[in-house]
Amino acid sequence: MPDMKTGQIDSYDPGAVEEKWRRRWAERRTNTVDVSSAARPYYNLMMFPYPSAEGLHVGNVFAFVGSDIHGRFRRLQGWDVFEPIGFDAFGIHSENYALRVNTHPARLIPANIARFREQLKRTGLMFDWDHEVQTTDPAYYRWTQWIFLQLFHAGQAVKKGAPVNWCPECKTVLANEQVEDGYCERHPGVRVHQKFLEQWFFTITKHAARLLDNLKTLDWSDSTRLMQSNWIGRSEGAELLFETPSGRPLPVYTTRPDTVFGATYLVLAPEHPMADVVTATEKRNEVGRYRRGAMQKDIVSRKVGEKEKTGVFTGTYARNPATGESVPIWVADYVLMEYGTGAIMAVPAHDERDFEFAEKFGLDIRRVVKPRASEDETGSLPFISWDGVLTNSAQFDGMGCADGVKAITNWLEESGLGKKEVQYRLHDWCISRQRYWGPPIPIIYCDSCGTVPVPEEDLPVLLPEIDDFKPDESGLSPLARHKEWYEVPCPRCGGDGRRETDVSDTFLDSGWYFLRYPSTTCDDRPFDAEMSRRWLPVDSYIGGNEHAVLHLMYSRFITMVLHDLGHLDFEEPFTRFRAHGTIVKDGAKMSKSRGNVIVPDDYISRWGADTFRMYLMFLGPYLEGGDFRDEGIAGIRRFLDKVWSLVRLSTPEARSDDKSGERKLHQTIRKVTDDVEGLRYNTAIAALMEYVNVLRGLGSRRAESAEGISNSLSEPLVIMLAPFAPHFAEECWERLGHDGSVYQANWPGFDAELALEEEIELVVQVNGRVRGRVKVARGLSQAEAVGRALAEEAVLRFTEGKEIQKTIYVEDRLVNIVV
RNA sequence: GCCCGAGUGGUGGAAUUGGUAGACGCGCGGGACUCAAAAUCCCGUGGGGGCAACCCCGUGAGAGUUCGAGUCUCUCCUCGGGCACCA
Repeated sequence: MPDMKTGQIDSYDPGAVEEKWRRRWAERRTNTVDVSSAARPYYNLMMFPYPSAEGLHVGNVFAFVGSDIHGRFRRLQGWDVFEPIGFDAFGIHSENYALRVNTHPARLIPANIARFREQLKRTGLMFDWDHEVQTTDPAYYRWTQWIFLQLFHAGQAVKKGAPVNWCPECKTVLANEQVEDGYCERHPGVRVHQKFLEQWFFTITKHAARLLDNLKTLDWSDSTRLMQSNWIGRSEGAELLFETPSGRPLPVYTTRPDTVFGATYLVLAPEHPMADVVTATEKRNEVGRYRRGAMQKDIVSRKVGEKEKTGVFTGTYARNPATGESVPIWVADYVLMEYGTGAIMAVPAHDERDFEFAEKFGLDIRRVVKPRASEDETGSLPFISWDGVLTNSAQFDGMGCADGVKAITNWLEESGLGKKEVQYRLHDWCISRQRYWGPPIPIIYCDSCGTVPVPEEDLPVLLPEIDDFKPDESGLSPLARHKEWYEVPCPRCGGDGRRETDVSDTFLDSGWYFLRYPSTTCDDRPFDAEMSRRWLPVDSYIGGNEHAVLHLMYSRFITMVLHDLGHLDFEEPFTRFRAHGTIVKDGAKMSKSRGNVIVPDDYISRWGADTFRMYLMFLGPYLEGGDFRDEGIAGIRRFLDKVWSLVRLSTPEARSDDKSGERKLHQTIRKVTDDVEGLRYNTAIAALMEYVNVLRGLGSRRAESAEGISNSLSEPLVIMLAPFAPHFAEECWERLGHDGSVYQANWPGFDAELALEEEIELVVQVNGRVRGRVKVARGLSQAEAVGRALAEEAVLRFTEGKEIQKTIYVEDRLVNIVV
């Protein structure tokens, strides 16, 4: 249709529309919320990105857009939505890249961030750039260091010597989480070694029970909660005491105290401090050699590779607390020092690992559980089951396993040889990194005062700009090569002091950024009490499940500690969390090494951000993701073109005596509202398409009679489209005669009455097979419905001459006649 | 090995949670418009049979429960994710 004034064909031009609205949003500050006065605050958080040199790929865009749609939806529902963004630019990723291209990270990061910012803005995300956070900014990491100090003062940041994972390629300590099957996650094929170093740990294990229990109260994706729960790894059992010749009893942890009568030997981890003590003199050399060997092994050979059991007899015996018998004490590396007490009672008849070990070394195997059904005690060993009956267990014979656990634990407890015990797999969080690109840990060592925290008023401890930031074999941070930096007076006595030269883990940076966003203008405290009360905890948090364990666990932990210390009045940071799906390409995750990374820029240039946003959302369920193909993108563009022409056809005066448009409108509002609420964006878009198809049917009829589409039908459409295609919706809104932003409008409400169909199609089945359909009024009685059904010729063919056994009626849906 | 999740047309995916399988889109076939093409619009599109009205088959495989199963139960296969010598 030619434009009245210019005579031009006025078709939808995404480039022009998007540029116009980006400019308007900036001028009118449309995306900014007044954080100190918002009446209905809603904190819509998206995991902030690490600004890689490659820029955003379509998987990132998919994730961001889904979160943005949620924020825009809430805003249209009348919330004051705060949607901040920032950059997580400290850490090993950035540093490794800097090393590779041989440029200082401080010079690389700004360019990367600039590129990300540009990409994010072009995508039409509703971010409030006034509250941007960068973890590498001293004004930010000052408070990261402050958090370390709070934990230190509370006794929750402790330094201890510990076996740590050492990657010979990264030349630094890795968190357990950065180790995959014994290999470095960043260097596939490089085996991680154990190294003993003094490291700073946060005592997250003290909070294991609470971190687990609170999970029940959180509205989180089930998959994420399950992974957290598995990671914490609670198990119930008992700690039992075995007396040793050294005079000291040896505690072991077991989940099967019911099998203690079958414990025929004992095993200590090679690192176990009692190993030396219990070893017989003549075995000293042999045991010492074995222990040293085991401790030096890399993780692959010890934990993953050769499952062949090895071990050595200490030459001494312990006393089984149940039988009173002497059982040999062994040292073997299949027992891990980190879990339980680092020592186990071995029950070879009922544990696979113990069985294998006993077979190899000729140790006693004694059955103490038999299958419930059979009387005889045959059947292959090891027999691993909770559904058995105790045997060879003195007065406990005949008891079921679960009862046995309680009875035997109580019995041993009476003689002081056992007690109920709960264990967690969670390990303390090692935050030390022997690296350069992170916030220095704010500690000074002094010969006379010991470990002295940097006074809060001296924060931040600035990371010095050094050129030789490459890590070396020393096991020390590059900062340890810079005397001029680490030599400082002791804050306590003024004598010679030496700074801690390790920096902290990136997960500490990202463990509290959401607390900072509302308070970015405060420079004298990490977060303002009033702002935190108004905005936190986070109402909606969306991110990838790759952070299901680490980032989310650490953020919860830090929040919990800050709460306990009185800095926050809530202990869980994220009320609702949803893990978005992943966009894959040809069935594989996008990654540079696979060479299947798709970047959004060309798509956005060619089709516009709105079309691309909608296309990504239409590709598959947001919470599940999908395979990226670009075949269907034109379909979305066609859809927007149709909306564009409907808007042109719209007029305030149009007659609306045809109920079908209104009915479809209210059905659509209901469906779209539900779907957007549940983050089912693909089906929400499909519903909008259906609605548009109906309106077009009306439109073509009315165009002939020179009538238009009523604004009352097209305005709700534009509003519902606004979260998905924001620039486009703004433009349409303006063309519908509105001055302000579409975001000043309200999300349409639906009227159940108006959505009801007058006539419904009743499905008629005979013996469960569809044989016909009848149009009927709503709310028929069963008798009426059956009557109508039996009047159908198609139905009669199958019922004639047969006796009707019964009929089933689902109101307004179907009738089933059973013959 | 253990714990989750998923297998539906040529294709991406729908299906009110036990009630019309294949919504919506892509692709494909046919038609309209055009000198022609593109764009756009209309019709069709799970497989098989029949001139047709219709009929049979069909949601990874096999069994079961039910008037009725993509949906619930059991066994198995394949793929994806998490954990893994955790006692």
